[in-house]
Amino acid sequence: MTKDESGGKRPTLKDVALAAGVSVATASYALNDVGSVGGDTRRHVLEVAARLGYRPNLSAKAMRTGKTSAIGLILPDLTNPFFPALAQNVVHAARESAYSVFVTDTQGSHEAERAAAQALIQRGVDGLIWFPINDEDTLADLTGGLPVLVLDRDNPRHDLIQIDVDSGGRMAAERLIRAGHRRIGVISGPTDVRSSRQRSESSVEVLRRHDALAWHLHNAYSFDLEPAVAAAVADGSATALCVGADLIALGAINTLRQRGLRVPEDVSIIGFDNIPYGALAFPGLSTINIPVEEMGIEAVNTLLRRIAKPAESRRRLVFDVTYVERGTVAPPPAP
Amino acid sequence: MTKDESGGKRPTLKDVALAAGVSVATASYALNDVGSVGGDTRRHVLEVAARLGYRPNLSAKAMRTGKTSAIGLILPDLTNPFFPALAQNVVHAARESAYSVFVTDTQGSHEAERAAAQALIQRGVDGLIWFPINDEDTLADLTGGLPVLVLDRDNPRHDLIQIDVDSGGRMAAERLIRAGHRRIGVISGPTDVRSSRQRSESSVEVLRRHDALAWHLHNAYSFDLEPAVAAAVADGSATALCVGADLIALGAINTLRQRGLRVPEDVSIIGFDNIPYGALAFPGLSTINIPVEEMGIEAVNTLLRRIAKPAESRRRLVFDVTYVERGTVAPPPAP
DNA sequence: CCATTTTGATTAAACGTTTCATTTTTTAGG
DNA sequence: CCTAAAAAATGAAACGTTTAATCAAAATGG
Repeated sequence: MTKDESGGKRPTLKDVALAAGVSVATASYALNDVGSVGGDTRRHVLEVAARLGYRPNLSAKAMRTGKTSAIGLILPDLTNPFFPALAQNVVHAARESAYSVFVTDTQGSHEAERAAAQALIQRGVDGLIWFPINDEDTLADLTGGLPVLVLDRDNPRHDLIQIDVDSGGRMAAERLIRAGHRRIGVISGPTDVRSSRQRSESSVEVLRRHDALAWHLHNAYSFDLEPAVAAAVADGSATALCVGADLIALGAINTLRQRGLRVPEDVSIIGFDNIPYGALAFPGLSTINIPVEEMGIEAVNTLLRRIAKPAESRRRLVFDVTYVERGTVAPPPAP
Repeated sequence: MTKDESGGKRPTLKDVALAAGVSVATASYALNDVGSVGGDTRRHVLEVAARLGYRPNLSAKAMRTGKTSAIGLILPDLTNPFFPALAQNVVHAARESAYSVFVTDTQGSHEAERAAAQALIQRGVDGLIWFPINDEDTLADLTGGLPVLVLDRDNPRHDLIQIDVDSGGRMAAERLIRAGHRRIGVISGPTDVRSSRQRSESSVEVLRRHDALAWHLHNAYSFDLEPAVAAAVADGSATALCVGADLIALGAINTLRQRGLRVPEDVSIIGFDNIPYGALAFPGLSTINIPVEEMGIEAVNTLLRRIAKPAESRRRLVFDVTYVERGTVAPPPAP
């Protein structure tokens, strides 16, 4: 009457076949719903398998078929609050299709990134969802023919999921202009990332056109501002900031507050990413929202599709961003 | 001269053996550094393997040995900022030992938790690091004899890594008393989690002893306060809050600000967890720090040790917490 | 009712390792 | 030198699947 009829060990396909009085082959066929097996036997095998609590050994299956139904997710930095939401949705979407996800965090090191990819490939993952730390195309030679979906970066050989950063950068700049600002500073992420450059470039372009660009600086994706950036932020040279990442924007707010400046009364700020912290800050950070949930889901969908049909032509998905107004934008202070 | 000598396919152990002029058995022994193989042959095999770029097929190895050198990490909610740091350290520590990590996020659903565990077990993970959503012991019957390390929860059968929550709860309460508060509210997490109950109970005990307990309420682990909690927080019945989780504490700060109350001038707050947001809030959230990095590392260490020696006696590690003073504690406002 | 096709079930090989049992070679001892 | 023991190398089985190649039985058609 217990679920476990044999002596403690996990039942194997052979056990099922034996118990059902049938060959291993038919058992396999029945369980996988392929080949020609009679309706009665099929039902019987299924029933027996269920009774024994049979679960196929995925290692064995993997060796035979070459498919592990596992994918790898390579992220630059899990502690950057942008990524957990992505990871969460990837994991869930994958589970819907009975895939499991190896997650790695490369700490922004190319070294670690290479190692992670190697390890996952050796593990035999069926595909990779990869958010590279920058555009450097170290991937292609590693991955061989393995299906890879690249997130947010540019890459000539793989499926891509990107966001319409140009439009985001423009929205932010225009909103600040519309609020009346004429001395606007731009902080963007590292220069070796194209999507990061683009975010700021489109902002800069708009600001130039309105002759409203105070300065343009770069900062790592982090709360901590580099000294030069912190100085520029707080020296009054700009009445508004157009920042390429919420993380940096929150850092900027912090710096401003520490120097006794108020947001948004003295300085307005718009971020980018819409990380959860932003909503919680006081006042809430106005920012550009990236539909990270959908991106995660769509990432696994396109990856799985590619795994199924390796020959299909390359896909590139671009997601729209939206401006979300909260509390960090106001007119410039009266001079 | 290229790395790939054969026709595109990944080289197998047989290929290595062939190229080295030796049997597969010796090749295997040489590469795994076991059995008795001559120094010269060993070196030669290694050299050939390197030249061919041989990587063992882990699925095959897994099937033969029953070990996958993969572990599973089961977390309640990746978007709770407490967990990414943990996950990061688990992943890294695992990689040090050539283990990969399947990450799952159970969204606080027992259903999903069960499913995740099942899936991972079927995958043949060598062990599980499990942060259960509450104390309910649904695990044991699922996991069978599989090595499991339980985080922060109580569990009679598995290795445990916990934190000294009592002392944390006490520290927080005492700090507020010392600041002069006599009407202190306590907000703790869900009641079905022992560690959560404990956090608050030890606070409550201290406060009772000083006759300084205003009220004691519960809230989900989330930024959003339930109406009753929000009301209590803002109705002036307490001049200080002792909160069982930073997430909730930040939510409380938010609520207070929206009602026009200042932190810490009107209300002091101490959180618990030391999530990254806390440092960034303004003023910085005073809180109880949990050494989450060490916990992550120690979790994989103890798990791997258990995997190696299943019979060793059960281990229970308790980590100390520390109070970190930032800006949310001040004397109560003059009446 | 026999020849043919269709359906249902089976046998056995294969996937890439590890490892036991065995054989071959070398070394040591007398 | 011969024998015994130790060291090095090998053949083959096994792990749990899938699947191609067969085979047997049942259904079909003339």
